[in-house]
Amino acid sequence: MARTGRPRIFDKELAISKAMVLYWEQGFESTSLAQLKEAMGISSASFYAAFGSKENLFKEVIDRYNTSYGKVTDCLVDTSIKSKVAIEQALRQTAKMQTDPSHPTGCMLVLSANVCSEKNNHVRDLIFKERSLVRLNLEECIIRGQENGEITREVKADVLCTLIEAFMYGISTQARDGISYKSIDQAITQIMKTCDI
Amino acid sequence: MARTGRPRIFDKELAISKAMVLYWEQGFESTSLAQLKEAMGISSASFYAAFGSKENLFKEVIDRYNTSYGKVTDCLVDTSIKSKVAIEQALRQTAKMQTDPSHPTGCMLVLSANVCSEKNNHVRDLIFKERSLVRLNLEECIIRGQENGEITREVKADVLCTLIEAFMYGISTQARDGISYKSIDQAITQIMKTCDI
DNA sequence: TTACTTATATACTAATCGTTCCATAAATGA
DNA sequence: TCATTTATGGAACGATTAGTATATAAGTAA
Repeated sequence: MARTGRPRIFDKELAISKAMVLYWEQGFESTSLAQLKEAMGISSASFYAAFGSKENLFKEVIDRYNTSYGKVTDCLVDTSIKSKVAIEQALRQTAKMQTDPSHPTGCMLVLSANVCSEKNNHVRDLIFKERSLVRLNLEECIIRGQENGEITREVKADVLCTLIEAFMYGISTQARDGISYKSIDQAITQIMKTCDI
Repeated sequence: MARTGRPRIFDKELAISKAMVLYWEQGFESTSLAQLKEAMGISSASFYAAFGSKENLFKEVIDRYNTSYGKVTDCLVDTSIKSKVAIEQALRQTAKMQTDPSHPTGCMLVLSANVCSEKNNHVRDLIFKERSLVRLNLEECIIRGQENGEITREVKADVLCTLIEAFMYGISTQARDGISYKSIDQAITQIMKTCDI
């Protein structure tokens, strides 16, 4: 049955998108309620009625990121494509997305809450958990590749995972520094060779 | 001649060290004056008399970092050692330093002001300039190596630089995530092979 | 119509932010 | 001794922080 009460006047999904851009650009702590409210075009009352708190909105933003821009690494869990192809695709899509000037550069999961004050350590941990998932997916993808003989067994999966993961995370800072997609893409070509050594 | 006036009661160098730990751990914006003052053991008046502002203290902290922990990449400009050795040393020393639990993990130049609110973009730019210097040193080191025949000429110096730099920056996030020095160190062994391909 | 539910606008809160002011303390120079 | 200089402790500054209170608007259900 239809819900009762006065209908919401603003578009909640659009508001989350606007909030995501701010959190992505400035980070969780450095983004103020005043900025969020202005970008979303709503008042304090509407904000808290719809989202509960600044932190809770951030959680909704993380979900939104994971199901939109963050999907660039989803190929890592796709067992229908070859592992090495999946890794290369994840890296190239990551580089492409993170250098796209139509939104904040870099990865929101790497940049938005890597450092914060003590009182928000639990928010930092939220992001940490998201990264752990990506790492897990990457490592399992590498293990599949080693079992199939696509990826060298000379190096332990854990080490290869650390290698690829560090490179992937580093792209965020490079994207912020203005390093071009082309340069990163060429670096990916080179780093993929380490899977064979 | 000796300076006049009441002598400073606290150790300025020690105070900068205490401030560095806070900025390193939490970032520039997330570190409050109250925290800084307490860690340094001084009052507002002493703080502003000695350092001028929160931002100016941050500049002094950057200098301190560059001449202490940040020296792990200084070998890149040492033309008396082979380029490839210098790069490997820079990476291993970086990994060792950034995972050392006796101080905040990761690199202060990567973590402390990568994202911030608009009003502090000039502070972010300070850190950006510091990173640019490291990148420049790395690229010139690679070029030397290619000229000497130590490093493959199959790949452009710019691309190899982007590859190594991304990996190096990514260590900061990994160190924050608790990835072990051992794992990163083994990854370095692997990534160094890309200099030969 | 009346009751109920939810969203809105506006005003407001206590706490914290970086910074400044002021009186006083402690040194040197004349 | 007395002026000058610099540092100190502590109170206070206006601005901003995240979040609430209150009254009203706008919908559905009976």
